[in-house]
Amino acid sequence: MSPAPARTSRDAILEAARELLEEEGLDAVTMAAVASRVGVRAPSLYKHIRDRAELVSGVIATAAAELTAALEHALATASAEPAPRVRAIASAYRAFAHGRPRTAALLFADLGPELPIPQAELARSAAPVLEVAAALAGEGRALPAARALTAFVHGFTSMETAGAFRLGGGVDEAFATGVEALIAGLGPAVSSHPGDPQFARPS
Amino acid sequence: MSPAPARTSRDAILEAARELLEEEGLDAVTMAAVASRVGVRAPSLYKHIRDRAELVSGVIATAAAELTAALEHALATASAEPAPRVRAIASAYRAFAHGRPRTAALLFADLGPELPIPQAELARSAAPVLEVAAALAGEGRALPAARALTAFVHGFTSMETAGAFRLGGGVDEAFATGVEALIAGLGPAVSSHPGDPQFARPS
DNA sequence: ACCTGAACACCGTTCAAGT
DNA sequence: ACCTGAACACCGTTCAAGT
Repeated sequence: MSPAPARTSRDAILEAARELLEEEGLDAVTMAAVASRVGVRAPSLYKHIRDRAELVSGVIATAAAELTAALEHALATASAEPAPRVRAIASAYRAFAHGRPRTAALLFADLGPELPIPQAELARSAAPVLEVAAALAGEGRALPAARALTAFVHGFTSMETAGAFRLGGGVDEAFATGVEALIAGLGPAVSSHPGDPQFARPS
Repeated sequence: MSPAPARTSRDAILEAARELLEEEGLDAVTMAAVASRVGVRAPSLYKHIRDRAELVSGVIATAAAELTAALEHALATASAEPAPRVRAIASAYRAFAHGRPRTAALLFADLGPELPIPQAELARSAAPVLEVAAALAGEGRALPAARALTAFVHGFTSMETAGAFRLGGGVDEAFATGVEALIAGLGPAVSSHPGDPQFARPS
């Protein structure tokens, strides 16, 4: 009996936006298209979200939270040695990216001055990566090792989504090659080569 | 005395679009803003380019050609051993990305169904990477090694542009860590670990 | 308290009319 | 042969009016 009960919700709106993003790309995520999916008109969306930038940003933040859960789950079911844990987290990220390719590609994208990436959520996703990186490379080198791992996995899956691997050959093999090379090269057993520009630099 | 000599050109239009992209982001690359930069009205642009998608695509293709030249130049002035050549090409890509961060981020981006990445130009950029990858990992493993290197360097610079590295610490150090790990891990001297899912698979 | 149609500024694109 | 204003469909956003 209140004047007008909500006919939709912020969560429903974010979910509709995510579906449109995956099905047709970011340009298809218009206010009218999202509104239509949730059964209202475009102006009604502004009772639940500030503007389109906040809508897209919310989709990315939600995805980052889901990614964090997926990475943590992968680690919870992995063995205790560093190398299998790195493989587990890399595979979990790639599986996540395959399930939501366009959303995943936006996780670290520069979408213009009006759309900063959601720092807080991504920082939480970084935690499990830092954990395996510390186990692999040692606490003192955890941060650069985590950054290298994240850069490779994000770069690889982005390129995969963009359709960049067209020279034939096995894409799975290329992913494994990169992951194994990083495991071998970041691990403390394989030391730096002569003339290596790396220095001990605690975070 | 011809009816109407061209007051602008496709090259000038692409250059104006590139400047706008770098200065204000992709959303600022409107037909009116580009036209204003080259001194005409928006409808005139359609005498030189098909539509906005082809305009953005042309900016990316031009950048890919410049990237190819930068990578080839870096290799031409690098020493003959594989490791310094990998460092040279990785540094050259990163320097290119620093000079044109937003353009570089689009090189492997999924910009929607209407905007495919320019395959031909990017294939030429891949050639020098394949060359150093073959020198490092051997001809038989050149393709996956090149993909791993490209994924890392592209992923790292994209994250850098997006402002993803906010946990402190040295970003240069993280880049060097990844490059050196890949050199060590992809090189034939450091063999695969036990249980490694890599197989000999010629391209 | 939320939803809506109408309105506004803006955007990509087309086209007839100019030169 | 290229450039232009006018026009169209579309988009994000605001707001007064409904319930």
